Parts: sequence; C-alpha cells; structure tokens
Amino acid sequence: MTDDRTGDQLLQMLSALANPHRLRILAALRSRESYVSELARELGIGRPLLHMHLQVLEKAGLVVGRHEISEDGKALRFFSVTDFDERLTPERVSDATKTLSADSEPTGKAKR
Amino acid sequence: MTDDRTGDQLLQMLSALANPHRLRILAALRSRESYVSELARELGIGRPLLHMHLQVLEKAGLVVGRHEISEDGKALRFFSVTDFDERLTPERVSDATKTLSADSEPTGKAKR
DNA sequence: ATCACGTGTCAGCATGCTCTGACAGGTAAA
DNA sequence: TTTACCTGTCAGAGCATGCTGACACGTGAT
Repeated sequence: MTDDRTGDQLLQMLSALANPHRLRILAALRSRESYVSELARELGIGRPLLHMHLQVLEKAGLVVGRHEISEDGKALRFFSVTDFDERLTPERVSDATKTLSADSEPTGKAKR
Repeated sequence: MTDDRTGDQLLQMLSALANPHRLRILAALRSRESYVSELARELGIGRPLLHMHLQVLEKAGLVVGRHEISEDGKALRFFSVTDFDERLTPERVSDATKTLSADSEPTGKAKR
C-alpha cells in the first residue's frame, strides 16, 4: 500500500530525494544505522553538511533520529530510515496538486 | 508494474517533480493536452518560464512534445504526459544508488 | 503593411540550495 | 590539563534554479 501525503508533503518528499547525497545517505542508513560522525566518515562528506542533509530527510519523514548513549558516555545521534512507500504516477501527481497550497504564483496574481 | 530507470534517471525524475509548477503542469496536461501558449494562460505563468519547465519534464521523460499544425496554419507545440510509474521505497532508493554516477564527491576525494 | 497569435532563445537579476571552516559545549581517558 | 571523541550552529562563498522582459522569426486575416 502506498502512503497518503498531501500535495505539500509529497513535494517536500520529492525535494528531499532529489539529491544524490541524500539518496546515498538513505542507502547507507538502510544497510546499518549509525550516528552522524561515523556516517560522515563513511560517505566522505563534511559533518556540517551531513547534518543539514539529515535535517532535510527528517523533516520529510524519510528518516528518524534518536539520542543514544555509547558505553563510554558519548551522546550519539542515531538515525534510521522509515519505511516510506510512495507511488509516482500521473494520477498520483494530479491528486497531489489538489492539496498544493500557496507556493507558485510567482508574483501575486500574474495575469499575463 | 514499476519503471526501471537507472539511479541517474531516477534522480532526474525526482528533480523534475520537485517543483510545484511542474506538478501543476502535469496535472493540467493530464486532463487535456494543449500547446505552450494556451497552457501558459491556463496556469497563469509566463511563456518562457513554462517553456523551460516543459523542457525539464521532457528530459526526465515525464512528458512528450510534438508539432502540430492548427487549422489556420499555426505551428503549435503540443505536449502530453507519459504514463510513468515509479515506486519510492527505501529498497528502491538503495538500488538506485548502485547506478548513481559521478555527482557527489564535493571536491575530489574528500578525506576528512 | 499591420495586427494577432504561435514558436523559440537570451541576458540578467533574484532567490535558494550546497558546502566549508570555525566556534562552542560535553564526556571519558591519559 | 590535555587529548580525543561526540554534538550542535553560524557566516559567508559558490553554484544551480527560477523568472521576466525583450528580441527574432513565421503565418493568416484585415
């Protein structure tokens, strides 16, 4: 079965997925959960950057983070992927546009 | 059945869909095909802008354009949506990353 | 010729997204 | 205390996108 997000939520999900780094992050977290610093090393990207990408993914509901304390007392931030399921078809897109809120309208009404 | 694009193609599709205007364009074309100028009026956006969005959608294979001659001799550019079908799940994303080409790697190897 | 309507493209501004280096704070072990 | 990890955030640079007005070209009707 497929999820039932609103147009805005779907758009947010698509925006989150439209980036190679974020796709790789999801793939990496799927094979095994891990915390920020470790993930950054594994993917070879900067920690601040990864941190930002994780926020985007989390806001889109594609990933969830939790706090965990390692044996030696470090406060680690673990992330794991949610099991999202969205089907992309012309029909789904049409449906989504019905619940698309204020977004386009370049500048006001735009009557050209 | 779901499509079988490579990671790069999926990424291109996601990027194309990650925009409210383009979602609306697809929805509009689904209810009825039309040509650029008419579509622009219907959606209330500029023609050059719509032209650009249509190019993005076409390159992603979500829409196809063809030339047609109206009764009064005008060369019209008609567009129609393809019936794409892509399922978004953690597994699909993992698969896609296997066929993701040169993209990330911020600057060279990036060993941090 | 001029008007009305269609096509496509370009320069340039504005906005948003990406990315890095630096800073601040915290715990545990040497 | 110093070292070595971890967490988070910010400013600023750089690059990609979005968007508009103007230009060029074509056809049929007035």
